[in-house]
Amino acid sequence: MDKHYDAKAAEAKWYKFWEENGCFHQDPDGREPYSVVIPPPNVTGILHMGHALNQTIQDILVRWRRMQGRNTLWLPGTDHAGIATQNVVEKALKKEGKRRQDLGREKFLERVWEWKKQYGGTIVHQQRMLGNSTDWRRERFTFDEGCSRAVAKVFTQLYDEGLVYKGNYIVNWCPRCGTALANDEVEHEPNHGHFWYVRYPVVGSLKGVKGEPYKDYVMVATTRPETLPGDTAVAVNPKDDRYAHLVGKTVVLPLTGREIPVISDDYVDREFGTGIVKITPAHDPNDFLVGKRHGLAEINIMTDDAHMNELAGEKYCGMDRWECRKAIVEDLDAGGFLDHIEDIDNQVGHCYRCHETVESRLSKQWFVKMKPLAEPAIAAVKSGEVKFVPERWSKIYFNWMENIQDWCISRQLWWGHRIPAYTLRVNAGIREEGTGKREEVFVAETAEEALAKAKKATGNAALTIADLDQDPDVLDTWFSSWLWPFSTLGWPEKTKDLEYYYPTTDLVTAQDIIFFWVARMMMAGIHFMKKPPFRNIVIHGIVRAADGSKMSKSKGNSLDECDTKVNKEKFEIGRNFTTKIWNAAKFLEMQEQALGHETSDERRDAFSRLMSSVSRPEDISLSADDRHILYAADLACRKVNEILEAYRIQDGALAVYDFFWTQICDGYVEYVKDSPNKAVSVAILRDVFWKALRLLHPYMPFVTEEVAHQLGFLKEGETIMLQEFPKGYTDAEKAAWGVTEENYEFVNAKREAITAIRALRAEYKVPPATFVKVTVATDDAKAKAEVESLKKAMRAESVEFVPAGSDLAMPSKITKFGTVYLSLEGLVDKAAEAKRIAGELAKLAGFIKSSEAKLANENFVAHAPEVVVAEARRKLAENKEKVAQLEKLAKLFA
RNA sequence: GGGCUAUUAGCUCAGUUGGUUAGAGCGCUUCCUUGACAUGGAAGAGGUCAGUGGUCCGAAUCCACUAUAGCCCACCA
Repeated sequence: MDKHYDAKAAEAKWYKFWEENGCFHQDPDGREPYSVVIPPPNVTGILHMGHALNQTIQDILVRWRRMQGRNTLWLPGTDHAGIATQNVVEKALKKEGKRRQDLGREKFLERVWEWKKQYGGTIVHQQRMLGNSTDWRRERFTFDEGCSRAVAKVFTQLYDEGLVYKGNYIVNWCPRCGTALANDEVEHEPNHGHFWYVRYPVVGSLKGVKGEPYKDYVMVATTRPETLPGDTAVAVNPKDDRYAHLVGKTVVLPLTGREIPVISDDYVDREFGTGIVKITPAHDPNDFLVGKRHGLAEINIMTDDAHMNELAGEKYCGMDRWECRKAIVEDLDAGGFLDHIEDIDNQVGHCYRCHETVESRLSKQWFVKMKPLAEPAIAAVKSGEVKFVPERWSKIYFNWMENIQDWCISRQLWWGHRIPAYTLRVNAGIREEGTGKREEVFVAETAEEALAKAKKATGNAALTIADLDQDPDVLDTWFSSWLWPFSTLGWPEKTKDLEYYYPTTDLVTAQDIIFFWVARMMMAGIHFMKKPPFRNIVIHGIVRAADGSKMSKSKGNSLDECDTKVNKEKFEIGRNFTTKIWNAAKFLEMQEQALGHETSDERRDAFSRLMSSVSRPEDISLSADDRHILYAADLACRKVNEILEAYRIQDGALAVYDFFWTQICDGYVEYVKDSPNKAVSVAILRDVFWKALRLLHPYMPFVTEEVAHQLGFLKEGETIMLQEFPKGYTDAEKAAWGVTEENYEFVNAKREAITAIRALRAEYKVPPATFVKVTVATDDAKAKAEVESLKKAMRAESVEFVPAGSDLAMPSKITKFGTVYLSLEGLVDKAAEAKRIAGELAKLAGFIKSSEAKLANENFVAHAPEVVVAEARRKLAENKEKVAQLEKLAKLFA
């Protein structure tokens, strides 16, 4: 073996080997499939801790299932990420002094594809560095041809089913990105704002003297005075007696002179503000609904980039919204309309991408009706067909699904799936701009099909594609992501992959995209495939910044700095463990060389040669320690499988770690050094080592592969990836070898005795070089047989045995093995020791008292399980014995 | 406002249906280098399991309330 492990070289070498030899790729066959689709990261992205956590969990599950013999598919890919990608390219253009409009749609898209070709591979490359065993031959992109076909079909089908519609709606509008945002793309943040109290004069009232300009007015409070020119009413609560007399009257909208009605609506909260609200239907979602109920006009006073338009009035037209706010406040004040200003803390929505303040704005958008899709998706989780792990996340899922809102799916971007909806050109004579004549929309998967529909609808056979205008908008990125589990397997074609791997088995993701992604995939899967897209939804934590807050790009805390602190520690644990594995492997190799096992066949087969013919424990000379490690290996295999079945990834890691470090290295390797039967022990060490390597492989793929080859467990061309995941020994084997729990416990007890003597040596400050006289009180013949190993491990000059229950005046510790005594040899500071013993006695007295009370309680004896009662009795007796010995010692030191 | 979750050693966290004197890693203290491994080994200190009450023979674990923190949803003009 090499002296040191070269991680860099091994990682590069083995990843290349795995990928080139198709180790990640399998084709449908007769076995049980195990399939997982990766949550596609943004193609613009770089790998962060969240990805690493998410993908590591998946890799562990996938490698484990693959070794178990399942036909495994882990499907990778990236997301085209509409806004994010477009932003990146637009920024690059800006450096050249250009805007996307300068290039035009087609040229701009070419630029984006070029960018994707050049830089989009970054994250894919990083995923390889992680060691992901994803099937790169099936890599997909949410904007590739197949996904686009799936998107067009889905949109068309939903439209035909009446589940997609176009509507006037108030949307969250990001003025910087120039697009509508879905509700969940808006982040609400606390804001220190103002409440401007504004007087709206009642029509007919007289203008008064200075300081009290109008005799009669209503006072409204607003946080957004710039929307005032868009007001079309003021509203009060119908139950509000204070203002009942005003309902039906008309007030003057300040600065405009326009007259607007006073209406009453339940939406108004009597307690909040003045109890009177200005209604601006085109610029507030609630006002929009109120306006609909009362048939109010919707006056949109802003442009796409949040400047005021001509409807805002000549003076304000062209102003930026904040500028306009200032101007309007000044004008209100000057006109005597501003009563006073109050500070207020409220919440303001920001774009999740660029962090610009979101504006509510009236526009025409495409929507998906979600309720009909949500119902079966709720049922699938309720019935247990799909399970959340941990289960509690289902509550959050239900909560959202049951209150679901229609999904705004159109985005005013260029980079994305173009909406497959077409209208006839003005010059085709069908639509007349500005006439209000109903637009006829033709939705179809392709332009040709749309044309056919148009011909049929108009009866005009002479129409050509050139007469069609495609909707300029694109679809929300999630509109392709929600099809991911089946679009990536070939849908809408009926492929073998789709038939075999769908529904996928596990979906592993963080809690923050349960709504964005998981819930929508459930809906799409059930609707289009008639089956939910996965059986288990495994939710893991999100990686948080040091202060516990969620990491996000806009907060600027997503990069390494925050992570390094936590991670450095974890990284060190991993690195130290790797070294430990490497050194243990070197030890094994040395032992084998000492035995003269030179060829790898000799080494590999030593264990089976030794053990295979054994049918009774008497046929083979295994020591208690040999049998102990075989039992521990068996236990570890069973435990790890069981733990992973329950998705307890971290616990699995601890179990393997403990098996390797504590059981193999600290325990068995120490024994093997002085084993009386080296040939046997080294063969056993090799076998448990091989089991440990395979148990470790899902967690540490590279080092286990490298060690497996350097130690000759595998021949050239083989890989640990495709070896069987260890299940433990068979019952027949354990019976034949005498591998029992009883023996396991015996060796544990022996080690406990050794630890006890070491502790006594430390307590009495016996120098390491000094050999001591040790006495063990036990009647166990097996214990006596272990005297040689005890002598060495305890650094004992001699080990003597006395009958159990013997009462010697020496420092002692009680163990399951028997009471161990350390001979003093006059090494002790009597006064200090007497003090220590007194403290010890006080502690024990407390325990004995409470134990006695417990055992005196009839209910405890009657109701507690027998083992618990027996254990309590044993502990009490043990501690009483300890007290007796300490008292004896106390006299000795007195 | 509605919902969810957390609070255990200096730090990061386990603790699987309630049952030995509550664990791990890091950090800390003491000691040990001709040893496969100092990226190591041995021993040790450190916790009234956020608080209060309740159920039970028995509570870190179940229930109620309180405090603190975090997340999600909805939002007040």
